[in-house]
This record gives sequence, structure tokens and C-alpha cells, in this order.
Amino acid sequence: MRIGELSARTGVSRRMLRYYEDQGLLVSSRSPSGQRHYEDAHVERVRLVQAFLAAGMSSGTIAEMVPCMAEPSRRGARRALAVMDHERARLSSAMDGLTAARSALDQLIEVNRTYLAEPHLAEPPDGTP
Amino acid sequence: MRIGELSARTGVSRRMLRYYEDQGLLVSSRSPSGQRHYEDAHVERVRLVQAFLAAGMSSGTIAEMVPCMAEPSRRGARRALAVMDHERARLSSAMDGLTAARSALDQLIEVNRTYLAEPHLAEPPDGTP
DNA sequence: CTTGCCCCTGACACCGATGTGAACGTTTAG
DNA sequence: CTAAACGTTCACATCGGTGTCAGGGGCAAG
Repeated sequence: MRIGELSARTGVSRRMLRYYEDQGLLVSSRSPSGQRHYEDAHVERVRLVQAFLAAGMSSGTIAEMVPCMAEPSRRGARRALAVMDHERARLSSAMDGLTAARSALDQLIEVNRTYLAEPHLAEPPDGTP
Repeated sequence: MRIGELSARTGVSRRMLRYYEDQGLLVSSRSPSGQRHYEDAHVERVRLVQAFLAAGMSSGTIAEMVPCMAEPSRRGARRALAVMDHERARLSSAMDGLTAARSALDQLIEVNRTYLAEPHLAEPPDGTP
């Protein structure tokens, strides 16, 4: 398929697909005239890239793992594995961070909700400038 | 304490502390001469802000919750609570995203590690440009 | 009083990263 | 042939973060 269809299937704009390729996050085969061609597998590949990006991985980091997504262990696999291990640890600690942030937020929410529920304050409208 | 000490205690530069205040992430009381003065509680407040920023909250979002950090439920508490609920959901789904990304990464790691462990490939040096 | 250290505001510039718009030329498909 | 789809490229925007410089004040020890 060409870029338009991949875009339609993934919901990612043509613009971004080219941008991803630019950053080395996606690889396409080109027709003689230069048009990008993709296979079905690329649909999932795009989703994977998006998941990784959403997880806060940098483009560069993902780019280093790309060879391993295409086919298992070509040149650079060792390096990629190192990156992946490192990144796995990063993800784990990011999860810890999120958990901590959410706990703090929960606490903040509870304190304030409790306080707001108390009867002793006479400012129910809350629109007092 | 003044800004220098807060900076020393939190590891956040004076520059950034002023910047945070600029963005509405931090509130200071001022001496008659305009110098910022903080209490011990602000040390933790700074850490909280950093945790929230690290959790991917925008400055604007955090700014809206700030009144609730200082003292429970002043004006704007209702709005802040709405923001907090919304943000809590965002954090939760971000955690889901991280979990999914990590799973995908684990799979990628395993496939490649397995492949790399196979005996049939004769490219151990891996340094072939 | 002077010296030295800390602080204030405001501005200008710059970074790296992600993401977009738009212009303009080429290729493909009906 | 024409229109839709594609290609490249340049510029711009946002966001968080930083360095730095200028010009002014606060405050305590010597």
C-alpha cells in the first residue's frame, strides 16, 4: 500500500508518517519513482512506534530499536538489545513516577474534597472574585 | 528561607524556582523589599511540582491545582477538583500506556534475545559496517 | 561607610524535541 | 488529460528549560 492508505488505516497523518521515516522510526520501500510502499505489517509497526512515543521514548531511542522490529536480530541487534534493556528500566521507573504522582494527586483530591464537604464554610457559590 | 536556600534544599536552580513562580507553579510570600520567602513546606511543594511535571502534566494544569496545595479549598477549589479528577484519569491511562509499551518491549526483547542465542547464525562479531 | 553576598525584574537568546502548514513539482489512476 | 495522491523542502509553532546580562536594591560584618 502507499502512504495514503497507511495513513487511513492507522489514523496517522501522511505528514507524520513521512516525519517518522525522517526520524528513522519507520522504513519504507520505494517505487522507482520514489513513492513509499508499505505492507500490512507496517500498520502494526506504526502502532508500536506510537505506543513507544506515547511512553515517552525519544525518537532516537526508538530508531535504534527499529532494526529489531523489522526482523529479529540483524546487524545492530546487540546494541539494540542493550538499548531495549535500558529503556525497559526507564519505563519501569517512569511507571513508579506516575504511581507516585497519582498517589500524591489522590491525597490532594481527598483533602480538598473532604474540606469542601465540611459544613462550616459558607461559600457554596464559589464564584466570588 | 530565601530562594537560595530553597534552591540548595531542592536542587532546583534559583532560575527555575523563579520560572516556576512565573508559570504559577509556586507561590512565595514577599518581604517588604520584594525578596521571596519560603517555609519548610515549600521544599516538599517543589518536589510535588517536579513530580507532576515529570508525570507529564502541563504547567497550566499544575497552576490550576496550586491553590489546593497551599491550603485546602480556597476559591477555585471546585474548578481545581475538576482538573484534578481529569488529570487523575490522564495519569491512569498514561500508566496503562506504559504498561502496554513495556509489554510490547518485553516481547521484542525476548524474540530478539532468543534469536541471538540461536546457534545457526555466524555473525558473532556484530561490528560489520 | 564600604565591601561582599544575596536578591529583584525584565529581557534576549538559545536549546532540543515534537509537531504542522504550505508551497511547488512529480507520479499515478480513472 | 485531469485530478488525486505523492514527493521534497522550508519555515514556523509550542513547550519546558537555561544562560546571561543589565540595572537596581537588601542586609550584615568589618
